[in-house]
Amino acid sequence: MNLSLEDIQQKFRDCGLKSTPQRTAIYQALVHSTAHPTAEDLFTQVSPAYPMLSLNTVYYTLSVLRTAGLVQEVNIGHDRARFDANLSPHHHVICQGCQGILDIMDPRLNRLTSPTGLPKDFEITSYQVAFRGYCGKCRRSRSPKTTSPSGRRPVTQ
Amino acid sequence: MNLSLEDIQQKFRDCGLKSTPQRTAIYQALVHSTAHPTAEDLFTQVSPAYPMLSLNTVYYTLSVLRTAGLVQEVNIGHDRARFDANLSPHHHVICQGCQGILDIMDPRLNRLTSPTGLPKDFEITSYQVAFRGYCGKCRRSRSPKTTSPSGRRPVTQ
DNA sequence: TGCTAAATAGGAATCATTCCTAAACAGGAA
DNA sequence: TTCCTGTTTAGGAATGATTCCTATTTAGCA
Repeated sequence: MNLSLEDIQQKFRDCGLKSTPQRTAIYQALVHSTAHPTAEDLFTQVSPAYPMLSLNTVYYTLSVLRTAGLVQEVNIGHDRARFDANLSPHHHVICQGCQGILDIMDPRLNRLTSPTGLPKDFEITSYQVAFRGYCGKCRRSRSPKTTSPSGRRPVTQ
Repeated sequence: MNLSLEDIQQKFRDCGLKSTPQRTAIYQALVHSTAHPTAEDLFTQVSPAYPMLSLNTVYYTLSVLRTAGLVQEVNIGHDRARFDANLSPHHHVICQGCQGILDIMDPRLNRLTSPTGLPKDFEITSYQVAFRGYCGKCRRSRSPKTTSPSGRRPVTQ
């Protein structure tokens, strides 16, 4: 995704958010990334241009943007939060070796029907599929013995 | 699921794990729960019977059981880890109000095919669907205005 | 019954995240 | 344009889940 500075400032205005240099830089870094960065990743990326930037500000900014609906938190593990400015319905593939995350836009995955066994009064508002496995790089760096252990359940069975 | 003490001790032996009273109690509590408890939940539940039990031991035990493949970590958010002794393929429904988790065993969800747009050398080993929404109780306790906002994307569209 | 490696308990350390607060600032009002 | 006010920022401290470290205890085998 490619957003100009003006686009970003317009988005902020639309959401009733003040547009500050730090906020703009943080959001821009997130929009231009496909790596689902952590707060600290964004801090590291934006810091050089804003040496006084505080990690606090990154956390605060992300919480504001999330509340405004401009970013979403991607909860891959319970360790640290990762963020995504891609708001179109999509799913994720997670490499269990390097913890990398890829977006999956397969439209078939957006047509799942309500599951059976759901309490009648439960209202589902969204869902996401998380695929796990190993990327090519991590597969190659693992011992050959473990590249295809019998214990793994293939995705198409 | 209902496992006798002997069943549990057999499972431990099969995995080459020593069977101690604490370990047995922790695993038993997890097996008998459908609430996907946190380490602290388990600690609270088992503590009365073992007043000397350390929260450390719960963490250590859970990591051992996870390595042995007897329990899995359910990563709902990045806040704290929740655990599940249900190892059959299943998916989850998460209430965004009370953070409750329900198991979904719908077999149709186990037949998803590999998504498009996946790098050719990525090997998927498993996947899980996480449905999010609000349980009946939380829906009723929310203001009527917000029970069905237009912004929500229905699961069957 | 003894031995030994694994398990336990307790305290301290770590680390992501949040809380608190004073100073700086964006954006509307005058 | 200038001023005002509520928001934003930065820095430090606090929180809380989890891990690390270590001495003691214990399960399971010889």
